[in-house]
Amino acid sequence: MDPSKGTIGDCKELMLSLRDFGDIWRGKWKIQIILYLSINKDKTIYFTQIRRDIPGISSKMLSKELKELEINRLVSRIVHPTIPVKVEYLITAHGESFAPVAETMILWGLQHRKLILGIIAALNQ
Amino acid sequence: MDPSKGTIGDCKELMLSLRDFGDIWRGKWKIQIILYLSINKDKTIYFTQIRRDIPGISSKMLSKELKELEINRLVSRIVHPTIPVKVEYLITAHGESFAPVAETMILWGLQHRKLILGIIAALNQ
DNA sequence: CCGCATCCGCCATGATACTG
DNA sequence: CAGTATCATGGCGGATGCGG
Repeated sequence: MDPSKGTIGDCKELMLSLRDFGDIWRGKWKIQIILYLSINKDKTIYFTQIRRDIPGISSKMLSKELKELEINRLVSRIVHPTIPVKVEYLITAHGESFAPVAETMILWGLQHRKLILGIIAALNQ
Repeated sequence: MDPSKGTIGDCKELMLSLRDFGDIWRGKWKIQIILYLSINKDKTIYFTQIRRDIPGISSKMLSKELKELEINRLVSRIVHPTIPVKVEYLITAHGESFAPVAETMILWGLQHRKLILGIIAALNQ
């Protein structure tokens, strides 16, 4: 975190990493999905179950997001050849490594909410 | 992190926090801007300087993002009545509280990059 | 220098319906 | 059940130009 080089605004490396991070996790759904699978990693979770438990997500989005998460080795898929077919989704070890990051986000979000609500309360009084 | 309630997929609270978090930080730029101001908090930073140091951002976007960050009390503005006017941007204490979150993101991003590059290398050999 | 206005393309997301 | 196909749309974000 030290801009040791001469000019202002070096630390491009950090900015680039952040950009990479953003590219992977952009969009409304992926982080919620990973958190969900992370929390329920001891259960057997099928496609429709996820869709039911993440309010507002459509089949299309869920399918797309899961595909991208799989490409990034964050979840894995197991097809059960029953009739009709069922597809199980699991979080990978690598996917689980994201849980602490999500936790940091959540804690910050709560703290932020408290601060903003405090400001609003002060304004209204 | 424990789904103690009966059904699968409780922990709605966590998901909601995550959604709030996403709403605040949506888009390509805000996190980069906060990190930039956080790193350079000991320097005097004007609008144009930020635009120069965050590659690719336009005036419009920078202006819009800064406004939203200001509303959320993450940055503050000081207008210097010179001719022409200069506007200084500072990170707030609350804004600084985001630095650890950004750091977590960066570290995870680096680890992820390594893992993916490893997989690609294995495939090509 | 700072930032707003305008125009515009494109992509993410949503709604709905449909297959194996 | 697990998606895919199609269409619609709103907002993100880029380009350019203007005004204080």
